[in-house]
Amino acid sequence: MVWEKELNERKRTILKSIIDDYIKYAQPVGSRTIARKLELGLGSATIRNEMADLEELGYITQPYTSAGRIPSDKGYRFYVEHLMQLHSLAYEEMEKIQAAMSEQIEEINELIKKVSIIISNITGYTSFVLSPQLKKVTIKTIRLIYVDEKMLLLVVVANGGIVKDKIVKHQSNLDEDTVHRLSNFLNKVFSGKTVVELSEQNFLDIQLNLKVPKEAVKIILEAIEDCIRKIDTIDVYLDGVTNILNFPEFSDLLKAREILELLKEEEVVINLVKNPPPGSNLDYKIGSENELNELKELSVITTVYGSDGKNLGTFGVIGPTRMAYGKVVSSIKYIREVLNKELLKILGDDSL
Amino acid sequence: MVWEKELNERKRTILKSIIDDYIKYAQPVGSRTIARKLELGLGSATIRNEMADLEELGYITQPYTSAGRIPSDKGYRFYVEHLMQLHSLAYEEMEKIQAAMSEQIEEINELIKKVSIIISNITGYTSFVLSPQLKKVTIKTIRLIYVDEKMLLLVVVANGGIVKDKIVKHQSNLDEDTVHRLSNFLNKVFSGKTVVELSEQNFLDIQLNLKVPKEAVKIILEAIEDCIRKIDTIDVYLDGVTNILNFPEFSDLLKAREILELLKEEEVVINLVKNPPPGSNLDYKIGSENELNELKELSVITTVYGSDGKNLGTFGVIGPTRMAYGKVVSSIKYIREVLNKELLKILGDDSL
DNA sequence: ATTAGCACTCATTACAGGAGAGTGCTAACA
DNA sequence: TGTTAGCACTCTCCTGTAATGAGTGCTAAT
Repeated sequence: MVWEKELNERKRTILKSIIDDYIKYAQPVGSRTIARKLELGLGSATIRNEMADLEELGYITQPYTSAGRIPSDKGYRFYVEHLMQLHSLAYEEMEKIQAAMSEQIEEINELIKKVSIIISNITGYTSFVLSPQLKKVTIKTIRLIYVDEKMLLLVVVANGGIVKDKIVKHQSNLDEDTVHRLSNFLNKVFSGKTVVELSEQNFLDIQLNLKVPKEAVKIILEAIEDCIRKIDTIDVYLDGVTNILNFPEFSDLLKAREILELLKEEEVVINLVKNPPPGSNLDYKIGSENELNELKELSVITTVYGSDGKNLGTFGVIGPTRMAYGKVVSSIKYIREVLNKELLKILGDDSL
Repeated sequence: MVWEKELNERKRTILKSIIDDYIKYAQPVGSRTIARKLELGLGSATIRNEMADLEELGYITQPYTSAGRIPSDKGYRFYVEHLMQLHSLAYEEMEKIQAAMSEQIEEINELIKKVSIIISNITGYTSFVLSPQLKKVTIKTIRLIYVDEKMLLLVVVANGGIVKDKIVKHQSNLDEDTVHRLSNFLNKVFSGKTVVELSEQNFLDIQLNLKVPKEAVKIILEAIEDCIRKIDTIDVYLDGVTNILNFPEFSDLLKAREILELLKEEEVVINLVKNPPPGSNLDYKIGSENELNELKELSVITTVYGSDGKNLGTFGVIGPTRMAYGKVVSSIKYIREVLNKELLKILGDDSL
């Protein structure tokens, strides 16, 4: 670890104390408070001098002359990188997480949804989970099911147990047998394929080999494409959005509403997570480090999940910059651990 | 229409004027305002006398001595039943509705989702749409698809183009051929059936006829049951929840948060709609008429949708009691009309 | 290097007074 | 009898002022 020359041990202790206090009470914290709390045998005046230094260095600010200090974004950054303490979760919390995630582990998206609920539950902030985006969608099975003569059901099963289906309506009066043959053919052609190439070749093959009307083939291929696109799409699960309203920094209704509106957009959430710095698997975006103006007073903590080192997706927490970083990080780490184990159970060695 | 003896024409006019004004400005309205606005050649003192009567009758109240009047829930009820004017929608609004709902009409749930968005968009309040709850689920097709020797995909297609699928994991190492036979058998047994009876008989039949291990049969039947339950479950689509934050009556953050939390619960929304009075297809729950305490300051307008008189589901609007009832009702009526037409297109004569 | 002491700053609170909106009542009027 | 002008009264809201108090920065003493 690089020793930050500009902050000696005492300044660090004081900075940590200020931030801890501010996280807890959301009130500017003054020199007396710190002096009393730290029990270093230092008077408030000394602390005041140190605080003046910390302010000059940009770690804390004063909302107005002669108020206490509040941490700046730079202060928070230093805090998460050098100062914060991780507390291990309470036994009941671990229990809760385990319990919630191990029941009914059938579908991967169910699990992910649960994760988002449990995170917001444990942390009290807003949580988000992005479903796996498969680097390469491999089709395991593709099937057409005859419903009636103008309607088919297309089912695509991809790796990772992901299933998408789609009703296909057509005008070609296909009979049950034709559909069956078509289904087998498509399955043979596409299964195991990584990137689906809807080449003219395939197109013609189908028509020639199976004597299926052009119209139907076109619609079916489009449907397949559509399903694959859906499989490839990242799903966003949010929970605890209204928790934002709990924090005094968002008592401004308009501001709060703006944020809530914004978080509804899946794109926004997906973009929150972009450009994770390499090296660490935990990413912090603190206040002004966020790109969107509306989010400059929020912090986002993100991590990646996935069994044995494979990056499947991301999840994290959104809260005020004055977030209980220590608590959140410990929770995230623990939940990630459990999630990864569960995923391994569901997916097995199914390479994604 | 029953002529309410207790309110003569003039009182009605005044009441309507008060409510219209209050809906617009959310401010207690005084006698002078009304006198000026109505242009009946009446002085404010006369209006004052009438207002005193209206207050005594319970249609309006005073927030405090010598403030203007605000409508009571009873006032609003009289308003929606006798006074409010329906304005026909602006041409652009009708365009917008048509456009939004006629593109991409493949899946019924897609359509419903769009409806909820368009309602909140047009009205500026919170909208909800409940998906059809089928009185009787008829299975059109049931199919098992072989994925690998420990995994099947169950697909159930019900009437109304509703599809549910479920990955079924088992330990019985079924081969592709067995699955295929099983699939055909199940399809024969179940398709067309209204209520699926998972009788012992069926259970034994399958085992005897197809020599499939007991374990697998049990799991598969459970999965079928599960799919049918899912088909039968009402989906709730909400949109524009944060619109609630726009109204001054919910500037109290705690109250607002409470409501937002509440609306997240699907059950709550489903219960909003219970007990629609027979006769009309438009149902109003105004303020205190709602059962839940947290919703006593909200009004809920609900209607049913469904092609040719068949009640498929409900949708509606949630807003402050001071809702623009006229505007909302006209919007709801128009949207219902369009929705019903679209549903007819999608469902055809498929009897639900 | 530390700190006690002190003057100073600024948000917050409380309080008082005035303006304004609106009422209820009464007496006069058509 | 219904309507209305006039007036006293009520209550909120706004404004200004003063007091409070938390906290600072600086200086001089330790």
